[in-house]
Amino acid sequence: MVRKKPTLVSLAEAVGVSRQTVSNVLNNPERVKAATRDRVLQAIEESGYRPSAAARQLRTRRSMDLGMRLRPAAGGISGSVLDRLLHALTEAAQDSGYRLTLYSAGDDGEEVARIEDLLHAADLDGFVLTGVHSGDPRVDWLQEHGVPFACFGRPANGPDPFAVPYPWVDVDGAAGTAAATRFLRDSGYAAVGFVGWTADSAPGEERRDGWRRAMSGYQSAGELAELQAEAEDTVEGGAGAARLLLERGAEALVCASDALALGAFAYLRSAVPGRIPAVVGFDDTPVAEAVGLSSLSPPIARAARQIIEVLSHRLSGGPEGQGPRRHLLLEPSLVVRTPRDLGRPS
Amino acid sequence: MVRKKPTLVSLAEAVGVSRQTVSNVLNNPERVKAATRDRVLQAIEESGYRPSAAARQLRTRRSMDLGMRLRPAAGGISGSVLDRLLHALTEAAQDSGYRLTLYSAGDDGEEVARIEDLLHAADLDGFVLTGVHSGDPRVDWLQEHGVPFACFGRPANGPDPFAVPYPWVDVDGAAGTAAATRFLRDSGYAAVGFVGWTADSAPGEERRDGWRRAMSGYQSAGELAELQAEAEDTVEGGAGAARLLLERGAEALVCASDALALGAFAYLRSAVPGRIPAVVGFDDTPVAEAVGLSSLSPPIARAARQIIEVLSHRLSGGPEGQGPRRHLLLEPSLVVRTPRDLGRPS
DNA sequence: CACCACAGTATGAACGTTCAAATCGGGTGT
DNA sequence: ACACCCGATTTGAACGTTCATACTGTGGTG
Repeated sequence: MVRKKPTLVSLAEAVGVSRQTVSNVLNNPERVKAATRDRVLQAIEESGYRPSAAARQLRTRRSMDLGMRLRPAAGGISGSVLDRLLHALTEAAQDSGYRLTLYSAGDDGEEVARIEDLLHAADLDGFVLTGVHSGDPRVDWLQEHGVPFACFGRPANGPDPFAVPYPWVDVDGAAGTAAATRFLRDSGYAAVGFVGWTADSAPGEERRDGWRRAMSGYQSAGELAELQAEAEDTVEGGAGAARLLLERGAEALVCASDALALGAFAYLRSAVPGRIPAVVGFDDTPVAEAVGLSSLSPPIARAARQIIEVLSHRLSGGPEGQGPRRHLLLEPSLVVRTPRDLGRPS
Repeated sequence: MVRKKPTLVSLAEAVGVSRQTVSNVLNNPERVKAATRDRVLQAIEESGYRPSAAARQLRTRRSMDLGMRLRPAAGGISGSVLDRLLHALTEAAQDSGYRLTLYSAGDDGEEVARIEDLLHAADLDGFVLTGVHSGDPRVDWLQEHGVPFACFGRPANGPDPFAVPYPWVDVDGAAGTAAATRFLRDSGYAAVGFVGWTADSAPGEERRDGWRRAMSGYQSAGELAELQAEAEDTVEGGAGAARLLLERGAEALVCASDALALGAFAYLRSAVPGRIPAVVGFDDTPVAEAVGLSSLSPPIARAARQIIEVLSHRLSGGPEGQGPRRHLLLEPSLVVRTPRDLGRPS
């Protein structure tokens, strides 16, 4: 039974040194003589002492705490990517001695207000931003106020993402779809089609480009135009697009999302009873795993580690020039699955 | 441009009162005269003052911060329930002035260590526990040390959950499956079957019981035994069970999870081409929405609010007798969907 | 032998808040 | 007129840490 929380002072007089020496053992071990250090360390061990984050924070104005907004209703089939990022970030942050604090906000403006709050009240050290777009008020505010942050996702709709001064990590959609396309071709399908989104988004365009590039050596531009379709990001959208592309001669499909892929998959299964549909989705959501759908898995854990590394380097005042790369594009890996056999009518 | 962070003292001399008066305006408004209060409030407004959480925490030993473990890889199709809880908790906590801090841990023992850490170092005020079972080391430790906590999910495998002294909120699985069963019967299906899990878990048993109870008036015990099947919690498991139950005469199915339901759904669709399968899943995961599968939606937002309420009441030293209920069982709501038409072979 | 450099350790002050107790002005009751 | 009380406000101290500085003693140097 612990009687009282030990503090620097109580520890110090127990060992017979001053509080500053104990503090140094923790923060600047090289300054203290080895013998003293060992005695102090042992006392720390025995007493189960933990430095008070509040006191430390009050003095240093640093909280070792990072903030991240939790998007309202991640919703849909693909929202889970952000949830997975959250998991990975929690672990990565913890490993680096940081904690992760969540907040919610309705829109970007609200988020700025919330960030300002947390910065003033809780001294958060940095922030992780998602869904950054060009002209984003959050980026402007954070830059202007010199607050460290890192983004998951390149800034969309702007000029060259590699030119921006702030750090980001992103998934290379083009590399993903290109890899999937090559895989399908290597598996013997000559006419690989692509199912994309109607709404033109940066990730969407990019994913299409990857497919187009991988196919361009084998098909004419005209043929390629025939081999792609656009649909809303739903299961039935995918099914509709699959029907269209099947009529046009597509033998296998790369899709911009798992939702589309699921629809395409289900349609092909019923349309071509004999054969196992060759479909690849994107994001490797739980559904893909459940159904046995091949998909492109974004390296979330790696991305999270990078984000923490960048922030951590910046926060510990690392040299400007060195440190982890400011802009990192990660290739998703293709997860190949054999579709589950759901049985046939008896 | 803000020159310097305002503090109690700087504000106080700006207004011409003492720091304690400003503090009282914030914490005990009734102690200060209305006129003074207004002047202070205005100054606070203008300066954008925010009390320093660190200083407050140092003095009061309260952080207004709640902890929750993020399960390693929620994985599978149903992991999302905890993610949704996290979202809802973040909002509920924020509304009550609390913040949410995440941590990860490999197992319950590790979590205890982590909790001890956070308690000593960061003065977390309370914790949200998930997946509590009888003889849970976390519960023992927290109770012994008088740390406030609330559980999502009843303690499983123990005696009467309503007898435990600590608070929990849970989803009434039986009520859910019973409602789904009644709905299917009211829709004209006489023989409603049930697909459960092989592994016997408390929630699994409960969900089965709800179905059994709802059916018991219409079928003999023997017939009921024929109308249920057990399978692993996968899509193909659901498909296999559906085939079995279809042979035995089931006309509609209530399933213990969305994964099972998805399998059953897919099987029935291909086995009985003409008709739209009547299947209900559980947990209303994103897949269910994507595919257009009816499912039982757990009232996550309500649960989150309850958890925060209970903790908040306990933390603000509310009267022991009163306050929100310690044990709350919430009924899921049935979300009825019309399955998407994925098209037929042309 | 006096002086200086230096490693190692100790001391005072400050971070911004709240608790506990003290102070200040008016009324009121006798 | 005096003691008394009460609402409103102020003052001193403390929470546990780190920064900046001051203090030791030891050994080398002129």
